[in-house]
Amino acid sequence: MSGKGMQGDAGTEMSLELHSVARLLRRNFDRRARDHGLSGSRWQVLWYLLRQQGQKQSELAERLDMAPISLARQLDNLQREGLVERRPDPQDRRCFRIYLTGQAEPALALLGNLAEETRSQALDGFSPREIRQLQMLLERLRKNLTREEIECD
Amino acid sequence: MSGKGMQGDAGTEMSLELHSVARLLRRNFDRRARDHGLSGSRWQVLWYLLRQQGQKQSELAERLDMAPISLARQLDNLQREGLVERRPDPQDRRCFRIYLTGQAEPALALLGNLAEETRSQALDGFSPREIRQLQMLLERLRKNLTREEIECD
DNA sequence: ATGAAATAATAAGCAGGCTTATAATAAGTG
DNA sequence: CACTTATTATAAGCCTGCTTATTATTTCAT
Repeated sequence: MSGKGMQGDAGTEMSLELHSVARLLRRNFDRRARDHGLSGSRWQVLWYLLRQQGQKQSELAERLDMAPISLARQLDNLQREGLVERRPDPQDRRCFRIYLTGQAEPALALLGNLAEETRSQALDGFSPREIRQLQMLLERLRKNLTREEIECD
Repeated sequence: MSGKGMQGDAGTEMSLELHSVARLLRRNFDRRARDHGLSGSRWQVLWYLLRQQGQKQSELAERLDMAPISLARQLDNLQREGLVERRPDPQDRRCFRIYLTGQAEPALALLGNLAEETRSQALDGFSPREIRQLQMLLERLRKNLTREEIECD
């Protein structure tokens, strides 16, 4: 085996590279954030909430490409620290609507700055056009993979 | 905050997207491999070993962008399953050299096929040129992040 | 209305990554 | 040679994600 072909190999390289870069990004950011007592996963949740509050947990989980249970545990922590709150939905007693609290603001500001540092490090030498290019390629990847998840195989 | 600027936001989007895609890729592959009793992290280790055997654990860990201890645990499992072996280095009694065993071959062949499936799904509609483009962008990201890790801040 | 199927959130338990700390060995220095 | 420092692998313990059940509620069909 392993002599499968050139295109396959290019794809494999790309997958591994992507994985590796994702881990490096996370690690870089985590290192910065740890000194302030906040981790990368919290950051991601807060960031998405900032853009749209009042979502159900299941909606938010889907946006984050995350299993609902994984999000639930994150929210437990964030809630315990007073950064978010679960408000019961008057229409549907099964679900909660998630909101940021006032306490979250300074944390968000701080995290925004830290993320900026990581980003500028990672994207050093990239033109805005290249960033957009990368983003578009990634979006297409994501669509392909998401489609697969829904329609099954 | 959050009104920081357009470039920063583009970078943030890109980071989140990258993270999300990496997770989707892993999940997709894991689902395929689980039925055969092998997981994605094992696959990655075996793949790198295939390209160069006889490395020290620390060398291999660095190639994988992985903490040495994390690799050690993976190797424990792989060794227990008879897919790799640790041979003591005659020059340096502290370290082991890692080799694939004959038993690993069918597993590698199988995993190669599964990975091919995930790849073709993910890269559906991508031209070879676009794949190369993506790979190059990712490589530059990785270099930026790795440089940072070594030279520190 | 009432029972069956779907949906929201959660619990339990596992996998894989990381940090920090330790033991053994090498390597460098007086 | 003796001592300090660096390196290799590992152990302990945490964080976060996932799969697979469970419980409460809603929705749908009868």
